[in-house]
Amino acid sequence: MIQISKAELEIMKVLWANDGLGASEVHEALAESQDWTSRTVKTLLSRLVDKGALTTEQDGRRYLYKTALKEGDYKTRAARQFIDRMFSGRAAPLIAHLADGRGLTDDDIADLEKLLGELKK
Amino acid sequence: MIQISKAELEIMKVLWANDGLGASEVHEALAESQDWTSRTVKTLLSRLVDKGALTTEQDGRRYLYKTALKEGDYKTRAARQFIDRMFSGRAAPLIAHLADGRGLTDDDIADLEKLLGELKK
DNA sequence: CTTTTATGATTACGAGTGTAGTCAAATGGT
DNA sequence: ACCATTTGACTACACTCGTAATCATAAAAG
Repeated sequence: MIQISKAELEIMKVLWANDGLGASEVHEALAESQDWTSRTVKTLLSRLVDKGALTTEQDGRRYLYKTALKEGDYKTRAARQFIDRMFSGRAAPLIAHLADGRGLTDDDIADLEKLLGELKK
Repeated sequence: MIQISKAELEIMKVLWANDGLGASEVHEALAESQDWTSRTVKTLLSRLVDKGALTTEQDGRRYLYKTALKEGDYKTRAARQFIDRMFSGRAAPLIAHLADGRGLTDDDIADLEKLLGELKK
């Protein structure tokens, strides 16, 4: 079960959006959201390769990083883990909590309704 | 923003269910689910007091531990944080992911429907 | 009263994380 | 041909976490 830390997740997001970048391109993609040096980005990339979340492909002098862990798989697993830990595995209490904290917009509620309509089919 | 680790959360759960216990009672309450020594439990309790999630109240030679951080507040915040980090703040994609991974039972779907009905009012 | 036990305080220690520095090889500009 | 830059490999270091051990003290038990 590959565990991905908060900082590592930011790297994964970049590569899920645009797979097969070099280290400096990843760094650049994060320039606005994260104030990391290129070394930090490279450390995180290496750790993700070690963990098996990324693979590398030689491209001349550098590597291209490609996602081995797929976004949907990871997010589904993470959501499940979170709900198990926090809400004993039930999704409804989670939504109820969000609603309480005004964490649900009208748009969210509309989206959820639509989704439930499809799920019932 | 009080951060609570996985092991610490188990302690909080015990005290949310039954506030104001002594260290050995917390240890006992966890005996079945966690294979921790009483020292480990006491370390976790101390850390939670340091973080401000618990307060202590002298009871003779020992402390009674009481929750300062309320369950609903914490869970609402944790849910919000998780969804922000993972799903850019939208709840619907989270539910969609759970559905994909067959993480939603029919009961869950029924619960959600009921909840949405109430939210729309 | 003395020995055991429960309790809180303090300390420990390895793994994981955030954040980077150093080093060496390869490449590109001049 | 040489120097600056890029890149990956290796190393660093403080902080959190999981998991506990040690120590001092107070209380309970004999």
